[in-house]
Amino acid sequence: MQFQTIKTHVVRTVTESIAGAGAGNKRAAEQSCLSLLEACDSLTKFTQLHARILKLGLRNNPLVLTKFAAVSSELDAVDYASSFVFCPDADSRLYDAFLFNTLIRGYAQTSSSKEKAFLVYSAMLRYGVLPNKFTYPFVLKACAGLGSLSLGKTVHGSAVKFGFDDDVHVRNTMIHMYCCCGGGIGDARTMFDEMPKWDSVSWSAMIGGYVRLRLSADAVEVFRKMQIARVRPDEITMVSVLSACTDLGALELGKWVESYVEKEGIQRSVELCNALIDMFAKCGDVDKALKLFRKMSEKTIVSWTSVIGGLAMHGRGSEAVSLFEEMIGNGITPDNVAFIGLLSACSHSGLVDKGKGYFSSMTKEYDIVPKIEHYGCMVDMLCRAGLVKEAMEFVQKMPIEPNSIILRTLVSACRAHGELKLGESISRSLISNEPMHESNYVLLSNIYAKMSHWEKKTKIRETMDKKGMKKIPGSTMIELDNEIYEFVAGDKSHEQYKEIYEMVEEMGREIKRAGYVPSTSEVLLDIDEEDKEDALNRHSEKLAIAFALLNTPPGTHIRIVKNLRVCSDCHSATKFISKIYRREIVVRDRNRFHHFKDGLCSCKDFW
DNA sequence: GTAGGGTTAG
Repeated sequence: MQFQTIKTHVVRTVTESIAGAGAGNKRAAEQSCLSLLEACDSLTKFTQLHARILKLGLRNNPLVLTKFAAVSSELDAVDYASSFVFCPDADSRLYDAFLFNTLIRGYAQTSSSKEKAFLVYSAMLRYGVLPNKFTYPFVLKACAGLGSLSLGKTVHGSAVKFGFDDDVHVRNTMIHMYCCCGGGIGDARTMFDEMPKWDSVSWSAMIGGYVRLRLSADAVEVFRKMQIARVRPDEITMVSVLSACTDLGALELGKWVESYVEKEGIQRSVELCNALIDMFAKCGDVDKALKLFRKMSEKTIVSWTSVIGGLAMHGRGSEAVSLFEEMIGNGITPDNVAFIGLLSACSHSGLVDKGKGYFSSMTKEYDIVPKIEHYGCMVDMLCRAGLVKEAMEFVQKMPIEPNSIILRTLVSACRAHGELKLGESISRSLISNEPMHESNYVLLSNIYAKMSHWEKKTKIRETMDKKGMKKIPGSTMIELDNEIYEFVAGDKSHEQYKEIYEMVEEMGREIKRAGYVPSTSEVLLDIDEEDKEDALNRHSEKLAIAFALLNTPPGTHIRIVKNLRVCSDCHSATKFISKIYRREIVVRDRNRFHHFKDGLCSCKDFW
């Protein structure tokens, strides 16, 4: 029946019932009201009608309310429904598990009111309504979203009490919940290990959990166990495995995943293709990512954003910009993430004017309020271009407080462009705000090095020691014959270490002859110049490159992944190495890619 | 009548 027809029918029936007809008529009226409410397609329509129905003295029906909330899944609708469901004159005899589940699901799906899912869950228990097997996945999802381990444990206990912890859906959601709560990964693993049997969802939940915490090597290990257990992975499992490859920079493993998907006939969902694009781009083969992107028949904003961000990381800013324009031409409205990719493309390629234009179009044309990350991109862009003063002014005019990432960007730029006094003062305030953040000290120390204030520099080292601060160890990974090797500075754990150090020595001699000068002022330790050079030579990047030179045939490209930003000394040394040893060297650092070839780097020394 | 795991930035 059409909405209007029902409406006419209801008004007539209701009028008759009000005119004093019997109880049968009233029930018929109520029935019609339900149909009418169910036919509503907006919250406004729904609330207006509902108010009218209540005014006519008809019974409030919580079920209809919750059904509407479930269909619309808007927070307002869920709030509206629960306010009437729990109003004092509501007929609580109509409450059942389905009704509560619907409300809990409604709240669990919202981004801002997940805690209300618990209020409804507690109300459910208070009214003496028993939860059923559908209740826990909803409640646990809300726990996962809130990330509260203690809450999660309480709900876990409750599920055990009512005997639903044996249900495979409940257990899998429980693993997912523990993975999402800070400090819960151990509980997740214990539960996972103790499960009597696993399906692909259990494995995916565990793998995804490790990936979320960036414990990617663990994720890969669990995936290998999954294969030994002979559980067939599906496209969702493979998305997580690909994320792990992306994080590790493991191109070979990523390629293997692609062929595995092909061989096993796993469905290439849009999400899987997006994950493949991201993996290829971030593992160094952005052309392959582009090719895959072009072949996709259905693209989402994530596909576009992944490939735009990928090009940005490789310093191919103008291509990223044209893809952004193409995306708009295809009728896709950019979101705030797409703008981050675009702005970082402009930043990494020195497209300052373009970047400024896009930044203002965000608000003017697309009605997106810039977030701190967008401001961060702008500051980064100005700093890379050497416009330190303009960057300072920009920060002062920003409507939000700059975060420490932005301030650190400013300090680096101050150091690079000789604004040492300014850099020192920003750096000092950073240290007083975040006294345990190592990089704040490193920045200040580098500024003092540039000012030749050696005593002050030494003092910083002492302060750090006194505070017992741990340095985040820089590490470099390299993939060789399906194995991933990791190096830290001064690493001697590798069986080839003697040859590696000899190779590093040799590399040093060769590149010095070609004009390389070690930048010893980067070294934080208070040691003499010769030892500083030695310290630079032990950097993990250089060890990994030496390892690659030793173990790969001449001419092979070398791909390495560094967990932090590449240091300026290694950057300069790698340029020389690429020329002398005739190798293309692709370095992925924390922020972007550097393609070294013939003594030059694709970042054009913007970094 | 209601259920579980996934992709983009910084």
